[in-house]
Amino acid sequence: MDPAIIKTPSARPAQPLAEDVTRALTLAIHEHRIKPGMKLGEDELADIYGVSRTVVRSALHALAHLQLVDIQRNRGAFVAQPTLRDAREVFEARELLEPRIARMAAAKATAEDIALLQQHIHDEHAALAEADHGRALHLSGQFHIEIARIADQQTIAAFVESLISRSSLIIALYWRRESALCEKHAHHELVQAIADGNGDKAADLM
Amino acid sequence: MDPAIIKTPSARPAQPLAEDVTRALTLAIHEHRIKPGMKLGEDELADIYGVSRTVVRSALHALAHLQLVDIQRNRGAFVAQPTLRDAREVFEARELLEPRIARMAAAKATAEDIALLQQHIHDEHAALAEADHGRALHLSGQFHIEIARIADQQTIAAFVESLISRSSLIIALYWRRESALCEKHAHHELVQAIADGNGDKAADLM
DNA sequence: GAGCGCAAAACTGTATACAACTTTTAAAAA
DNA sequence: TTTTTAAAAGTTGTATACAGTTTTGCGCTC
Repeated sequence: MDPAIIKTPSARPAQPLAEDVTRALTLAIHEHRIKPGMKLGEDELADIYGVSRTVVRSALHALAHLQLVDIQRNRGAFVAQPTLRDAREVFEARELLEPRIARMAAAKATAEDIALLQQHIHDEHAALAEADHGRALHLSGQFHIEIARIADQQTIAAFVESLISRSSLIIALYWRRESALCEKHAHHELVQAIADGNGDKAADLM
Repeated sequence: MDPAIIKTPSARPAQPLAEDVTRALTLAIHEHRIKPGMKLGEDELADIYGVSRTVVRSALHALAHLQLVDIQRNRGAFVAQPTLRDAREVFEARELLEPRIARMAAAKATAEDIALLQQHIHDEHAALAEADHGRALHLSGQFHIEIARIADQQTIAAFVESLISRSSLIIALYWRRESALCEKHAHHELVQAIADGNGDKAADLM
């Protein structure tokens, strides 16, 4: 595997902690730089990130808990391949949770929150303009996670984050058209509804 | 710490795998044998279970993902102490998810499923009769998890399982009365509604 | 007696070493 | 040529060793 594909440029020069490896791998999966089903060998990753297998194992187990990778005993870790049934379940769960979250976000959003969301949309457009679909997809997911954070419901927000992560894999596996993302204006309208404190509309748009 | 408190009698004599330690610790927490805030030292647990710190660390990280323990960098692992706010969020989320799950379970339950649920209730009563409140609480939780499994929605079921786990900690921390469990007849009525395929009533009872 | 400071003990985070299992490869038999 | 089998190469699971941080305990000062 080409190291550059999954090696996120690190801000800190030294001390790549275990959590950093987890983040780098998560990002690589979200942006579809490593694809579902791909083998994630421990030695290989250890070499790439310049750490020992210990921290790689820790990172892989963390991703397994998020169901981003599938660990098979004595066989290793593979990027997860959600089944069609998994896909249905994930989007069903999102339909259940996200409108509720959007309504709460509309009730609590501050001016800074709105600005942050608009920044997210802007970044997403920029990524799309550069044809960086992986990054655009990641940002689109982050947009939804940010809304959950604004809603200030950590428990449900954690669930939503997990669902968004898996959605990224599902899109990689099953989506055909390029425009797999939420339509741009949908995000815009949603931010507007949240800014207006219009919970009903926000929930509806979700 | 007294080893007997957290050492679940293992069926297999040898080979205590990493997952076994995770299960034993989870059970000990669910049954309130180890209390919120208690320090879980790696060396101590390694000695008790007769394994190396490696597998203990793996187990503790797994529990951290379920939010059953809180790992603080360079300080160690402690049984989680959910805040009052966490408690509210957990029960709010359960109110959102469990009725939905109950309705699905009512639509899909087979005769064996019903029998299994009734067995659970029976075991729970037996534990209560022996004044084994810890075990009764654990079984009560398992009852809810079993319903999620019957509903055949793995994704939401996993969320429910996580919420039930945390509920156990919340009850340990904030409950005063002894009868922290669902009323017995409530579980009975719920099983009856599921057996009848009465989704509305099942959702309502939840 | 209370509070501060420093050194030692204890514990966690990471790396390395070894054991067990899986896969590959190649040779032998059908 | 195909199938079977066995050995070896490679990978994961677990244990041990070492480094860095936190906590503890004791002596000193005020």
